[in-house]
Amino acid sequence: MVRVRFAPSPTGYLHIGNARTALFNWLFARANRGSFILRIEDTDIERSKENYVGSIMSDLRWLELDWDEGPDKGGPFAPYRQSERLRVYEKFAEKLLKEEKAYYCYCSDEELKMRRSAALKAGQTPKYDNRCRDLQEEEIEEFKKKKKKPALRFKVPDKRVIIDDIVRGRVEFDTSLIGDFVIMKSTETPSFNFAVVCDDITMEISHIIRGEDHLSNAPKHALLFEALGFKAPQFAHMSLTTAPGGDRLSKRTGATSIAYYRETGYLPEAMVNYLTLLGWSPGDDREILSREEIIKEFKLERLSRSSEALDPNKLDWLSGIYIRKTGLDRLTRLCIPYLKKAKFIKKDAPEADEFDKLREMVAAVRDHLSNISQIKDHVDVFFKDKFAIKDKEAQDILKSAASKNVLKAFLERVEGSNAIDEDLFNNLVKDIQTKTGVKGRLLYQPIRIAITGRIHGPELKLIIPIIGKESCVRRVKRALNS
RNA sequence: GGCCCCAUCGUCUAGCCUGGUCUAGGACAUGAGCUUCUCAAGCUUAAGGCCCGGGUUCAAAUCCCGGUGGGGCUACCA
Repeated sequence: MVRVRFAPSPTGYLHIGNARTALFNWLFARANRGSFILRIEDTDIERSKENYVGSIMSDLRWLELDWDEGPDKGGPFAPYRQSERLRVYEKFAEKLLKEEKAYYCYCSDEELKMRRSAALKAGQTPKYDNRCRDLQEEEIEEFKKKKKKPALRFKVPDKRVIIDDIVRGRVEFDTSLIGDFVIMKSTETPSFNFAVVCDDITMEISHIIRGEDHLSNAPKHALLFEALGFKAPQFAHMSLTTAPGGDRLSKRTGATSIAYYRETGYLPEAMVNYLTLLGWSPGDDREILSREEIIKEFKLERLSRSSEALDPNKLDWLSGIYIRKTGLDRLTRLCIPYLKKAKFIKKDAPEADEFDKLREMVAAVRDHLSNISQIKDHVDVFFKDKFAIKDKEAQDILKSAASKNVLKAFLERVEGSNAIDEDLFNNLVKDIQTKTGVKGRLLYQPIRIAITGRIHGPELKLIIPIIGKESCVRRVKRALNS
């Protein structure tokens, strides 16, 4: 039975790297009919914040990475927050202590820090010197009198640890390089390395899929699994994702958080597709893959071993494809918040005919979008009747005699007709052509500029029917009089 | 510093395990062209890469060794 977990610490927003870890865990679970578990690693009380728990969960939901067990929905191994699992860690700690696989350490923070920097200065590997491992009774009594709160350290056995990693292959570590590490802090909370192992044991995790930054921790974990009498799960350490320049992903820079992409209006399915392509490929040339296809093809063995940089260009490309592919109704609904924010519309839920009109607008400009927030930059021509033509080239074009003739002919035809639709517009263009002898760009451009104020934009036959007869007349008159 | 991981176009990758079919394939971005208005989209096309040095072999992107570069870890952070 495959059981995997995503275990974020709520110390910040979900960023791209973590989202990718969650995604690959989820994919592996779904591909193997296993369970995907969400566990909150909040033992660092200082840095953990409740609102981050909420934002991480809502980002996961947005990406549609549903979990089978988690803090909000419970499950057979509840609770799923480390802060609520202290009893578990205490029990395992007691066990190790009783079996003399762990011991109390009375060294203070300052002492540890001093020894550390001294070792560093002397060019030696800084590691705990295990000095409390064989403390005499009297010494312990002495410390107790001083009321020093001890930390519990794990006795690291001297051996070679072999990690058989699904993506890295066989990796060997020599434990002589690892000092006895803390498993329970003097605050009586578990260290990260200990909590992870206790939880993975009790939650019966079968595969640990996480970032490569944990590869060096893996031997510690393997040692703990063994000491506690359990077989370690399968490890799969995935390569790390970097920011576009190759720099480390920071929780501080905005463009790396899932929330940023959500707010900017990337479609979740585009995001999932893009993230999947980061360090994974189906083995052929396919790049546009549905969730179902990805699940079908997903193999941990195909994860790339080298780290990968985020490429905003490629995301935009993919995102544009999904925007063009999605249903117009859905796309329009998704555009509404942005249109409202830009004050083009007033209501969150427009009436049917307003919605229909919006849908036409969206249809006219959707080819231009690589994310939904960009909608506001393309629809202003539909809403703004009055505008100043600032572009010098556009001004010059309007000034020419040919342009004026075109516009006059256009005005005449429009005023004499009913509402303009696409067919009418096409006929109208033909008429102007025969009447004025102007054709091609010389004909279209003045109309475009008069009506939109710009030299570029979507096809006129699409936008003019949306703008409507009345507004077109006003706009052209204004252009002729300027 | 020590330990560990990684190394194919600018970027994401296929190929590597099981050497030959690789004069290294695809995608994004870039340049050019096409598309009876422009832009966008779409289509066509060009340029661009096996980190370096040894070795093994008839043959190496692929196997081995060394170097270089990048990254991670080295906490009573997670």
